[in-house]
Amino acid sequence: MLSAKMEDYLKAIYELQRESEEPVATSHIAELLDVTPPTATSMMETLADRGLVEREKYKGVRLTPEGETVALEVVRHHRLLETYLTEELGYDWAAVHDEADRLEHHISEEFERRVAEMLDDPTVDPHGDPIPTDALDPVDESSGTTLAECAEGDTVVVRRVRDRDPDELAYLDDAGLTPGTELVVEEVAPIGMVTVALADGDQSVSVPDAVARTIFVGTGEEPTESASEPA
Amino acid sequence: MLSAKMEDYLKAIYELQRESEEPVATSHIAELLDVTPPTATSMMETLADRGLVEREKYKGVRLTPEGETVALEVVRHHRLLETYLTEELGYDWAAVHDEADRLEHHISEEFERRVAEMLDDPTVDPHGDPIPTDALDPVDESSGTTLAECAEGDTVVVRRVRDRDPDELAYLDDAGLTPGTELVVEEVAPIGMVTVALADGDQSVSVPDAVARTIFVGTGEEPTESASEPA
DNA sequence: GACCGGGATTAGACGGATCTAAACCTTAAG
DNA sequence: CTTAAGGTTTAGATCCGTCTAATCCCGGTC
Repeated sequence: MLSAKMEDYLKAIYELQRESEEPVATSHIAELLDVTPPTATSMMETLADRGLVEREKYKGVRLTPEGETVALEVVRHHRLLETYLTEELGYDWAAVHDEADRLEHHISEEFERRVAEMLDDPTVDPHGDPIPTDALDPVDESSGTTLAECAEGDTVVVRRVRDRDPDELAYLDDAGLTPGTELVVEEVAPIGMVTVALADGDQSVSVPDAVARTIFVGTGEEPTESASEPA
Repeated sequence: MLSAKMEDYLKAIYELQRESEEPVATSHIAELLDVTPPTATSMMETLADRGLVEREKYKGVRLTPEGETVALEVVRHHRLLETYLTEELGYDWAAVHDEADRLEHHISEEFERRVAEMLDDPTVDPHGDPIPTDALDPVDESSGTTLAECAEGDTVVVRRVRDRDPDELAYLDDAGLTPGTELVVEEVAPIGMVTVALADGDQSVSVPDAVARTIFVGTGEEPTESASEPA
């Protein structure tokens, strides 16, 4: 049986290996999970022994198909929980992450099923992250362009917010920069700041590049499904 | 910080020390938690060191007030979760126990608060067990008489079902022997069997003494609050 | 008042997850 | 080609929760 810790490591690798084909560095895993590198190394040995990751010493690891399936299951739990907590229990958009991080390891298949059913099989969570299907098919985690790449005058829709800092999320929520929001890029300042105007508000909001890089945007089509607007 | 395991032990002691003033035997704790006696002994040392139990070697343990508070918190989580799973997620009356047993250790205070609020601060869970208040005041866990003590002709109301076996619970649920049900004792057979007629049904049901001893009953007054009828 | 049976505890070990300190690759710079 | 830097792994230790085997206490029996 897989421990909650192992699931955490697999999820971390999943998060880190997106986009690039490169092996994931031990130190990045260690940093993400807030453990020391030797700890991560030893866990990588364990996971490799179990066939959940492919490991090349001194290089890093990649999830095997089995490892990816486990990661997808955990990610499905996490994103379903985030959606559930937001929609049914009235959690703040910004506050769901920690709760989901703990519960994701402890819910049964039945719980997962009932929650999914109650939410009508959502495909996206409140942050705009795609929710893996019940079949755990690989998910396209690439999200196109970010707000940091936009030019002045662009009109875009927020698709996904990958920031995880609760305070920053609370600020963005308050400002209205949540998935589904349409906005116009007003200014791209050379000091590393982007200012946008909300299409359905009269406010304009400025965000530093670091945050703008976590906000993925698209054009009009393909609206964010399910996941109704957070309080 | 307290581990989930420690919480399990404290809850087990809580369950075992009800009624009697006697210290709780190591072997009983071990049996309830399905570990060997030495394991329980060593955990009792740990808990005693932390001031959560009072221990007398070769005699057993009792919860200290601090230990009882922790136990009550866990019990509150457990019973709130059972109620929530039944009422909001459509779980079967019989199936909630295992899920609650895992989740009880991993929900935040905020989760507890929101669930309690959503359920309108229930005072009893679906099995008729009292839910400790938010203030964690000691709870009266004594439940009066059981069906096994009734005489033929008695008319009683089911108050609480302390059976925990999912199959048995499912059967009782199906038969209608759930908290709130009014019934008449038809026969007390000398072979260790009680037969009752459901007041609002046309069926009569027989249960062996072992099960009858887990079904607590009362007379008309003081109806089971909250916890609407399970599906 | 000695003995015996049964439950309780001690002794010793193990696997999981973590740490620090030391040794080790890899790589890029000189 | 040599070497220094930086990340990676090995070595060795700790703590938790658990086990088995052996020893120990307690209460009742003769």
